Amino acid sequence: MTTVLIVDDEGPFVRALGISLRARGYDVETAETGEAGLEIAARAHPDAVVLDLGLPGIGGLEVLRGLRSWSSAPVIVLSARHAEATKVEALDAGADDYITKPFGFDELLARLRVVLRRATPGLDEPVIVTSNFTLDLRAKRASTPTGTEIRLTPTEWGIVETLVRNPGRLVSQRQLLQDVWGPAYETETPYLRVHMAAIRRKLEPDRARPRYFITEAGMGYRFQPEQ
Amino acid sequence: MTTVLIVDDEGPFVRALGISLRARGYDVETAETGEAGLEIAARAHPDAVVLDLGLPGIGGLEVLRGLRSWSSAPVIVLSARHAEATKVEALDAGADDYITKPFGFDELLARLRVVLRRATPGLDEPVIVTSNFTLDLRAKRASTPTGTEIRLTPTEWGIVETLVRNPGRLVSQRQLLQDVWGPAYETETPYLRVHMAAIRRKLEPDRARPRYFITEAGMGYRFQPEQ
DNA sequence: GCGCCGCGTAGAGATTGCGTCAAGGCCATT
DNA sequence: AATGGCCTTGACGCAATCTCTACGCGGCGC
Repeated sequence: MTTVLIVDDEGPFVRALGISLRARGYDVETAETGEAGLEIAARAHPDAVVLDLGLPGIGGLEVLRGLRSWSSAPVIVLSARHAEATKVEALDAGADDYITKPFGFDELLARLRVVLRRATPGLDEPVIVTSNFTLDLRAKRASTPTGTEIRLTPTEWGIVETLVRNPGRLVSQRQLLQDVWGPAYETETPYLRVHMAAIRRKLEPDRARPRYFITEAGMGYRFQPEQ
Repeated sequence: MTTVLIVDDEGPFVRALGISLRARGYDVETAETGEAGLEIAARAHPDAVVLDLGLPGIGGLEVLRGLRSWSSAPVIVLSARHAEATKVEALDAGADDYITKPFGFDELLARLRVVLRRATPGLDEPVIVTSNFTLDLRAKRASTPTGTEIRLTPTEWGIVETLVRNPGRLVSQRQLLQDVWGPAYETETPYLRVHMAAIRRKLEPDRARPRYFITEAGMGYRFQPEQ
């Protein structure tokens, strides 16, 4: 399920957009101030954010920067301001798109699809095959080579996905905790240890000698594709 | 070097944009028809494409679809048409952005930076290759030329990274200690000696005669790239 | 030639980090 | 109200890593 966070202080607009998104199968969270937006983002880790630049209190740009300090989720900025310098500033601050009001919902939805398909790499090739298991990221299905299903819990999927989306690369414990649990859990390394053990029990042929999910002591974990 | 392909039939515009891009360090290829665009894309493998929708001959959308059949390079579509349905069509056909004319160069350049940073993350993280080892800083991975993995501990990575990020330059012991251990450890030069020995054991062909990690007595260490 | 200084090496001990297990709590489902 | 799945949390043993010390070597100045 894809979660979209809308941060905007115009109630009617937010409600209308929310309905549109939900009708298309997205999960929607909303916030009417920048502070609330950052808070909800930290709790719900949305897959994309629609952010109004003209917010009361802390401005849209601050929200964008706050978000970018830990999240790489795509952000679409909405604004009534047409000035080129403003656009460039927002885009360089980490926004993925900048749409000026007024605009059509269909365009916004299309642009949302664009940033979502770019932000989740490996979605075009979402099946990972090793000689011990097969992962279908899109279907969220794991199975043995013979086809028997392996059940992974939501947390285990979260960890496996971020590791598998960075094949061969080291993923720091910090990033794993941020991706799966949210920025407030950066230091909860014990969680990671427990769940890594569970993942290995299910996916490694010999959990004492991991072959796919490698520990790098003091740094993080690495998914090692076959060959 | 980042290569941008411009497909547009308005000569003066193409020339002006080309100059702007080259001035910013991009490599630029241009094509005035869709057919030529596809041909050049296949030959040059651009990192991004700026594509005019209103082309003579085969249309911009065809070019986009042709491109997407084999390439995932980001495409920014330019068009005079404001109709929402046209935008949605292009975006769903694989475009990463859709800009309506007239527009400012600064905005186009900013949007180009956006799609490039999404499409090629970590473009700036270098890979260091010598005839004795390979270092991939982004993946935090060291290996022999034959592909065997070399394991470096967190401290060793810290030292190697600061040395390798200053190729050929002397890095003082003080700076190394500060970077890796923190400012309170400025005087703990014995640590450095011990860990440099470990690094050489793993990365130098003959640790008695260091070739890559050179000691400058009384001053510091230097990473000597090959050649 | 002699002594000093800085460096490389080795190894023991301390520390940190990791894997494992099991108990307890929360939530949804029945 | 009871069950089962899942996540959190703490305790423990083990492995990896770092710290710290001792020693030997070589260059340099005297």
